[in-house]
Amino acid sequence: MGLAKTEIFTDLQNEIALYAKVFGHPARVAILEHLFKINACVCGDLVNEIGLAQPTISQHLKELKNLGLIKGTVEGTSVCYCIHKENWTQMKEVMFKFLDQDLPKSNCC
Amino acid sequence: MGLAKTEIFTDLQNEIALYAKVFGHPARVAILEHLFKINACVCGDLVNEIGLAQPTISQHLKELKNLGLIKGTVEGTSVCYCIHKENWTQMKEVMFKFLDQDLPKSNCC
DNA sequence: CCTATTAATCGTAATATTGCAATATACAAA
DNA sequence: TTTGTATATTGCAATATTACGATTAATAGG
Repeated sequence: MGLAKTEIFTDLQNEIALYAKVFGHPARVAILEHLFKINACVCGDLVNEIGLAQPTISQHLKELKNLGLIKGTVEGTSVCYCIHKENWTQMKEVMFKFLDQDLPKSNCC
Repeated sequence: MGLAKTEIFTDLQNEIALYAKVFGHPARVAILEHLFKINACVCGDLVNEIGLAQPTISQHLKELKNLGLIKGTVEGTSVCYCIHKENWTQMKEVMFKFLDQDLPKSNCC
């Protein structure tokens, strides 16, 4: 199949999975880390920064954009990318709640 | 290809991606949430709890176990699962650091 | 030993992902 | 208009993932 049965899970579970999936590739992690490090817009040097071909980077950027985690604004012939602050904060809340659940006190096994 | 070029990324980037990948499926999110909710060991009722076939659940559990996020201890004919507290805490630190990076103050785009 | 129960593994079909060459698009500068 | 530059899209090959039926292990209780 290769197809997740999303209909049997809650919206929140699917949302968490979607966010996590996009972080599930080191190239996208690297892109995001670079955007954070530069702390501003980045115009196209991502292809040089990360060692993947231009179409591949473009594809990863698209996935990040589709989830709303980054923004891209056209600037002449190039496109400037940066973190979408509001959406990132919102995503962070969802992921934190999932990751930060209370661990059982008892040592069960 | 379908094969990530892990060798061109840092160990940390690959580690983050591996953790995120395992959370990138709603079934595994649901399994973990159930383990947190029960707050103790769970003996095999995951198949009933989540609406997937037994081999499918078993496969998802294996992936969670491979990453060390859960433990499974044999108890007679059944197996009891629970969160691996130490490893979960360690994973949380890694993911928090990634998710909680400082957002740029300036509005770039 | 035999049988039932539970969970893991195997095999396989359907689908998704990754990466890139080739190409297309969009715009700036000459 | 033409040329160059930057990015997006298309198409495809290789591989990965998801799901499950069938089967296999492992153990408990007769």
